[in-house]
Amino acid sequence: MATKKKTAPTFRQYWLFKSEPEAYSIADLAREPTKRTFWDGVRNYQARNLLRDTIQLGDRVLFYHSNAEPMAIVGTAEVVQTGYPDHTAFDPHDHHYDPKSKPDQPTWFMVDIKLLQVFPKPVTRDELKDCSALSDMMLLRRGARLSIQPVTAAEWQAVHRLAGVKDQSI
DNA sequence: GCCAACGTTGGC
DNA sequence: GCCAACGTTGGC
Repeated sequence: MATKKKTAPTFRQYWLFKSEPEAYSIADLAREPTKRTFWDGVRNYQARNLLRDTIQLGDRVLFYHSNAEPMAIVGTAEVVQTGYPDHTAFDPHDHHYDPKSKPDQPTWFMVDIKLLQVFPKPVTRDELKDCSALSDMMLLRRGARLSIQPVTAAEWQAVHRLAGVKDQSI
């Protein structure tokens, strides 16, 4: 009787998602009854491609507050639903409405994430900049505006060291 | 508030 | 297909 065992993903990727906390903060995510949310409103093709094609179930996410005081990585999340059409693009009343995107041929995609942990203290941009292990981080490069960015495993771990917390993704 | 770095749009 | 004009992002 051979029911196939679900195998844990052998290869996990790490990402950084940016959000302006005024629009949606990690506190908002923590307030969700299910601690889940859909990551809507991404309107950039490069980021869209990552959401639609690349980001996998179980991938880990650094949650970054942009345009904020302080600018900081404020916690982590897990991908719990892979890419599917971003329905906010279909709604004329939504701020992210895009008439070019149709339900039968959607332009924009999103994933669902679930909170892993809120860092007890945000890791500020200045702290990230001071960390030699993060010198190549995309976030810190000039003009790196991409709102969905790949993060290396080493960077993921370095951020956890700076936050002074255990990696909840293990 | 400024502005550099992009990305998009549209005339040609 | 080029590129100037324009809009947006987001750090400073």
